[in-house]
Amino acid sequence: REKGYPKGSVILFEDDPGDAFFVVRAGRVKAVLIAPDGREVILGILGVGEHFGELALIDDQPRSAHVVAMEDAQLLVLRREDFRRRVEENPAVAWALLQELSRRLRRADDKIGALVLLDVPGRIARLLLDAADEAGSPLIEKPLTHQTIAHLIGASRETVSRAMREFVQSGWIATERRRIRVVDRDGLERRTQARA
Amino acid sequence: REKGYPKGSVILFEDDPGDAFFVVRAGRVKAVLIAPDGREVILGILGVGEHFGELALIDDQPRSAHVVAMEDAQLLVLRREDFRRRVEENPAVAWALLQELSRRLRRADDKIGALVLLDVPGRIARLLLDAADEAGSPLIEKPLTHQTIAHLIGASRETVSRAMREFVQSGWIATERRRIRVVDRDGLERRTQARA
DNA sequence: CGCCCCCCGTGATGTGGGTCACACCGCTGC
DNA sequence: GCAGCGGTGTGACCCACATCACGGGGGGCG
Repeated sequence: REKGYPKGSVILFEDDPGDAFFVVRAGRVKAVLIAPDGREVILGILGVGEHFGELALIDDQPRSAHVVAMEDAQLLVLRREDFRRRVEENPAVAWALLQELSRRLRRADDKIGALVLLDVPGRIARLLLDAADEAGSPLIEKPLTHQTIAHLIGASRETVSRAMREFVQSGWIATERRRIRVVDRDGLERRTQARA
Repeated sequence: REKGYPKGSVILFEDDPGDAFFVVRAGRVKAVLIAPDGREVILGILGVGEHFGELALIDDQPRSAHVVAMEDAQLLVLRREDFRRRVEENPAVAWALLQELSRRLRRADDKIGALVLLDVPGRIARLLLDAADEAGSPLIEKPLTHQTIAHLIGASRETVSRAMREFVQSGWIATERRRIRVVDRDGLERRTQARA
């Protein structure tokens, strides 16, 4: 019930029936939607301790997205019955699940708002602020390539590249070999308020 | 614990602390995000029997969106403690809640995918197909104005207007006084597959 | 050491769709 | 009846971004 997945491998496919639940033990994993022409959106990135695959077990619908290993990953796999038993036997587990789904729903709705109401630089600014908050420090450690950011916010790699240069020149962020440091929170925050 | 809200009134505000849970008894209600400049996105429309306001009660965070009455509405209001007791005493309620949140999460992720991967006509086509499915018939009864559709898919009223004209001319839909009829499902479905 | 991948920067060009500005229609209510 | 309002059609204009097409650099590995 513990399994390894090499970087780039697909852990599960959208539309497949699902009867397993996963917990990330090592590595990072992304949930993505892919268009017929190959363009992709990243719905979320999950790191150690986070889990996925509950939806299909809760509502018996097919999987809602692909999940792909972004790095070599180690996953704990629970079969449907084990999952269900766990939840039904233990109210605390159910409540924790409710909290987790709530969190994701908020994030998803936020993302929808950002996609519609903000321009690309605004969405990037918001993403950086969120990442800094999550890290608990202005220094963002996770490998966040321009390409990944682009997929997260629904933009092209090139546009992200140009926008980030602007941010650096404005003194809002600094990039230090593979990391991003948020220097001027206020600058970024202002950028998330107005269109243009 | 039952309250009436006239059309257009705001039932709850984003960022407010929340300690109530609502069930729609009559009318329709929309959850919206509003930008400082007034532009809005509709996250969802809730009709009779549907409920909202659980998020703030589950994770003790502020409300995630505004909720506004689209028509005169009658709502059943449950206080935090009642809600919590109900959930904790009855595992079936918790499970139902999990299912509901799952459904919403899928919808939200879908919407994100549509916003990024589809052009405006594609998003409209998908919306119409969903509405027809939900209605269980090709005839969509709910009042769906162009403006509402625009807010639902993140587009402008004018663009929606033009796209719908195309659909009618292509023979995919027919509009009969305040209703929309899906005539050619396949046509619409093809439109949701490819960009442009 | 040299090769190959990834990642990143940047110009040129095209276009989907937002915005502005009107005109028209069918209600509802005085 | 007409006023007013909410919904709709449509043209003109413009701009944020996608796309295409490069060149350049670093770092892992044979």
